[in-house]
Amino acid sequence: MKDPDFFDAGDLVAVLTTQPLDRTLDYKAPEGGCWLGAFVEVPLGPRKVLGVVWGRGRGDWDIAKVRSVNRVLDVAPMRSEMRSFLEKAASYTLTSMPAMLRLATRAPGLSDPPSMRKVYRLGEGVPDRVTEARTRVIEALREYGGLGFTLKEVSELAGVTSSVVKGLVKQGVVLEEDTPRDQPYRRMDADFGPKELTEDQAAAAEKVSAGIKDEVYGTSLLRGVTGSGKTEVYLEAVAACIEAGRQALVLLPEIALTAEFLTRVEARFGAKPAEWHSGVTMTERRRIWKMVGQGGAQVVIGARSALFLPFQNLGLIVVDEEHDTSYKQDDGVLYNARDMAVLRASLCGARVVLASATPSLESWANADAGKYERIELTSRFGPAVLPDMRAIDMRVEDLPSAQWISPALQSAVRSRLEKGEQSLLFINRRGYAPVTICRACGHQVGCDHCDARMVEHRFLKRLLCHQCGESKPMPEACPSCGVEGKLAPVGPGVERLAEEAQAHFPEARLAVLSSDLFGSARALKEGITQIAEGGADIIIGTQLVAKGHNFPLLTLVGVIDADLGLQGSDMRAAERTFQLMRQVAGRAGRSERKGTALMQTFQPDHPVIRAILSGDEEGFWQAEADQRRHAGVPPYGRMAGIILSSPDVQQVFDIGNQLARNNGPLHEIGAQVFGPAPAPIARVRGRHRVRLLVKAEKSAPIQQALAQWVSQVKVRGDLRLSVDIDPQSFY
DNA sequence: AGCACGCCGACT
DNA sequence: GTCGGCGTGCTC
Repeated sequence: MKDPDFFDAGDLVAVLTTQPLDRTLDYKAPEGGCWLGAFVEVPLGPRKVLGVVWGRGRGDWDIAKVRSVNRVLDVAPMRSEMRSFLEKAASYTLTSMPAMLRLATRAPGLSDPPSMRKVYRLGEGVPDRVTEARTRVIEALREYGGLGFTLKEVSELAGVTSSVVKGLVKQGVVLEEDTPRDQPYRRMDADFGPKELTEDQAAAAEKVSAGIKDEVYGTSLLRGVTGSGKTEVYLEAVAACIEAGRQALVLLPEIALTAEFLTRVEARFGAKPAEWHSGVTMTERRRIWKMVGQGGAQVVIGARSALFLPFQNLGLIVVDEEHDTSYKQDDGVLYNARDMAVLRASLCGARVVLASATPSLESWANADAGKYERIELTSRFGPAVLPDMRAIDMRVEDLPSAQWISPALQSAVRSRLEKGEQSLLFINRRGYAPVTICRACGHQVGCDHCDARMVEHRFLKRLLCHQCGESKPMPEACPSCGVEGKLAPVGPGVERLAEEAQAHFPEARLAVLSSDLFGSARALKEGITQIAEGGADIIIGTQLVAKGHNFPLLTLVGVIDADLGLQGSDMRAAERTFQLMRQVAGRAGRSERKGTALMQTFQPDHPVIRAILSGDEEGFWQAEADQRRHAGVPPYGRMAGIILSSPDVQQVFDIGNQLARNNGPLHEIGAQVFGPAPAPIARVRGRHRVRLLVKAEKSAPIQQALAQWVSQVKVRGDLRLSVDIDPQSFY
């Protein structure tokens, strides 16, 4: 019987291309036929484009005009589960299929034949004359040369010039061979460096590994306070994957964390995993993409986009720090990596581990509803205990203006200094001061391209826009009224806080930990290691420190402004503040010494602050959940945002209003439309942005309605429209 | 996404 | 007359 997944030469096939056409195109299968899912090169107009054989031809095109597939590419075909993953993800996020395919083919040179290189290994021949240099080459190859070396490697290893090696090749002593440039990753051994697990961890590890061998989908929400050993637990699931011959993917929210994590994985499994994020070279990207596709990579550590790699037998996806907001971002397609991980796993019988000390309310609710298995890690690994947490009531602290470290916090820092312990002062604002104001006219220096205010970075002697990255030298005179010497900083940033701390403690060694003060991920890692080893007495840090670095000497965390993030009408503000505070507080006392966390607040009675201090997490989630259920917002209702942008303000508001008036498709499913209103950042890089919000019941078919609704505006010229399903923040 | 096509204003 | 602006439409 004929294989329904194979097309003979000349058969009509439907090909999905990376070109933004909203349907597949028909082509004739090439000489030798092709498989369903095959990556192909097809002619499109005057060009050759990348495509995937998506199914049988539609047959609705003049057969005389149908062209033939140029060739089938030398890469593993796309599996059917990957095809349905892309289709489901596309219809969920309202993204075109070509855009999804582009996400799934983000590696260079896929159309090129496998790149080869010459390697050298020991042959059978005997040299005519034995010299010292020749002996060294032969010895080196005999000892290490099993897989073969490049010419450069051999000559360096033996300490000879390449001509010595070439001479040996001529005599057949050394063999010169062509091998593909993209080599498999080193095999990992599940039993290489096992960690001793506590009883708690062992039980969790067993649950988290369940189903991996049997290819059964399941999601676990792995909750554990900082230092409880979440990583050890999910590495056991990775081990189960390696053992079962399946592949594992670990997603991390921050590239800065991968270096530290890679070393841990290597210590556990004896080899470095593949590393996928925006910082890796093009060559490495291609190697990973191809190796993942043919099973030459067992474990991938990566950023969100690694979800779209062509895994052949994916058994596990770990989403570390699953609450992190950077999992939802726009990189061509707006998707939430946490949700897509669950979708992908459910299609290929893989396990998902969502790990966090402070889960997102969405995941908490899913676990509460029984959709996810809930795993708690309570006991801490080692002797460390949770920090002692207290509020500093800023209403009663006597603090001069332009100072932010209260006397109570100062004395706590001083006592750590005397004992030789570290303190961390946390403030979630980069730069010197968030606002620069003119004392003569009251003008606030803003960005020319956005509606954001410029932030002074004294270290760089410049003003920076945190929105678009625009920067300019610190002006002498006010750009509005021209008066000189009247520009003044308002409010604190890390740099200013460091200045204040240095004034209070002139003898202390200070370290400022802010993402913009390190040139590279490596520099950042080195900086962090040095600090962790005791290279500083006081650490001043932004959000960066809340992301899982270990500082054994740290015993005090001071949160400068615990109220930041509580204000505003962002419904996730409370949740985010709660998570951040718990994370930062978790920094203190990770090793033997007991830690203290002090939070400066003007609202010590606010429910969020109280929940953090009392440690009643369950109470906090329950209260938040009730509030959201009542308001009918996620995760108990559905929301979507529409962002219209254009250099023309009038145009965006006109189109926005037109959409708001003609809301028929949404009205039919009982959804409400709000707006148009200026988007949270109303202008970015000279483009005006307007937002509409749609709110519907949980069960409403919101995607179809949105697609129909949005299709009434013709997106042309400078106008852009994007749909954001499940927006992270809304006003 | 590219790229050709074509319809209108400014110039040699 | 003709060059070139970019809005519109097509690609199997």
